[in-house]
Amino acid sequence: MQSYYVTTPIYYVNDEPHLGHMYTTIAADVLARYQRLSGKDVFFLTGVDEHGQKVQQAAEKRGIAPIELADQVVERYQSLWPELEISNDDFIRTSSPRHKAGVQAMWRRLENAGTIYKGFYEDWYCVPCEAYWTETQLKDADCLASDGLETNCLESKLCPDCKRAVEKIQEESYFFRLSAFQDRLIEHIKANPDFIAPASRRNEVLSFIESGLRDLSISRTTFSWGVPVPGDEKHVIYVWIDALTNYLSALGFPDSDQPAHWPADVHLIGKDILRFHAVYWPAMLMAAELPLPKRIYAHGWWTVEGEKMSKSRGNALRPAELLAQYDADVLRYFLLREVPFGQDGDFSFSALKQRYNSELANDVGNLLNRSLAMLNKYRDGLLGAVAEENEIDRALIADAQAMQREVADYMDKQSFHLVLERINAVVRHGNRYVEDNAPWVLAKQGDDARLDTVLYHLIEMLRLVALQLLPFMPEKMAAMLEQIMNRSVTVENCSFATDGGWGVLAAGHQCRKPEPLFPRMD
RNA sequence: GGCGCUUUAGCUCAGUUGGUUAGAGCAACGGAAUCAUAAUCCGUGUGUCCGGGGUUCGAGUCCCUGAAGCGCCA
Repeated sequence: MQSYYVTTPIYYVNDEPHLGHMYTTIAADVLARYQRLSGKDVFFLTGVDEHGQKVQQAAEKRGIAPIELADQVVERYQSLWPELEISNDDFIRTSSPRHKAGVQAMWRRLENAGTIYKGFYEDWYCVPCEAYWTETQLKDADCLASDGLETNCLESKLCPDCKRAVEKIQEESYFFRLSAFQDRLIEHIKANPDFIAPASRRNEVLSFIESGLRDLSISRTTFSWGVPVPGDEKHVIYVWIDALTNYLSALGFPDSDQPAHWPADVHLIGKDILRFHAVYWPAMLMAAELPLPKRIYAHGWWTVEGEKMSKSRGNALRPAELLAQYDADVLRYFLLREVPFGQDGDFSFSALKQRYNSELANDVGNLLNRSLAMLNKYRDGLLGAVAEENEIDRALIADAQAMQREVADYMDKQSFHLVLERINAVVRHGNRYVEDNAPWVLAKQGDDARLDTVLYHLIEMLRLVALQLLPFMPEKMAAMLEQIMNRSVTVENCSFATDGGWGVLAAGHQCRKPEPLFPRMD
């Protein structure tokens, strides 16, 4: 069976789950569910990043151990995912023994490959961002001083990114010879156009690498909450070496030298962590002589009602509040439909309502409802035999089948909004088909043969639509399929191979009475 | 400051290697129909394709230049 491995980033436990985390995880879930339906051996991984100075300090502030803090936040993620119907196959915690073993094994591999050396590190460090800044970087960045005067970040000693205080650090450190991989990285990215998506991010990464890579400081001695360097335990392994290795440690690395499912088919990430995934991670893997992931996809950010989400504004959407108001399925649909994956987007309640009413309630929901209503009204819910297919019928079938193929292509490219747009086009075709055939006229005329044919095509088309939408809206589409199939439908008992063909429903099949799937929102 | 991207209908955007009357969805307006969650279907756009210059028989599509917005890097 063909493997399919999809990951989300591991989310940092210093942060509560918010819309951004939901978004990435839902996208990964849709891919995982789609590939399972396609018959692939799917492994879908998410998890949490627990280490680092920021977590250690936050825990100290509250007078608890870092692991206690982590436990609390991990719980928030682990309880949220089922509510959003996230079907991850594993959940990796960086504090777990299996992960630490993986990280230390990775370290040794890098060491054995001669890509690690000990040196001396002096730089400015921003604790909240876990970012290191050079003097030049600080000097060139504008920071507003507390008296309101313009100044640079070196003078004000502020982080150019978050504008919070940076501290000067000077420490013994191990370094990774990132610079040695510059040419190979460029070569790989150029030889594999799909490696980094979207294309704009690929260009950014290329120009970043081409501008010259510095060796990377990969150990710290200033805090202890992390994975110790093997053989030199006063050093803690840099959080990104630690975090990135989760994609392998969850697969059992290093116990299995060639972990099943590796390489990943796609790492979904936010655009903020592109460099770590598209530069550091591939370089590490090259050094460790492991295959590179096939694809890294950096998606965009959400604003809320046109405003940037931030803690200070207090406008971050709380998952619990959203779920109290909307079905998980509706949120999943909206997030992936509203904005092309890779671009920034705006979450607004009016846009959500509009999409819902027009695409889910009026188009799909009502088409299902009117089709089943007619089937029940005219034929007691029984599907009849297809008499003779005409041009109009064949066009509908062809469209549904083309839709299946095109959805597969779009899925391979993570073009979720195009997938949904394409499915919606078939739904519109279905509504047009109803008008063109006017089943109520056929019923009045007593043209049973034609009426049966029309209703059959409608129901069969709806079944294929529901199947394609199943990864996006698992509960709603299971309910839709149950109305059509008249039996309980779960993701486990469906597949494109057995259910994806036209004509699976037999004459004489009994459908249920319609129940509104997507009631209109006021 | 360097590199790159974007600028097309009221809104969000498609527009392949330059080629006949520039498209979609939503919104708006008019009509049809009544199976349906008053949902659906049909019809309706004289758009300076950001401005200016150029290449070409021909440019939204290529080149130069200007403006605005954005991203990455320094």
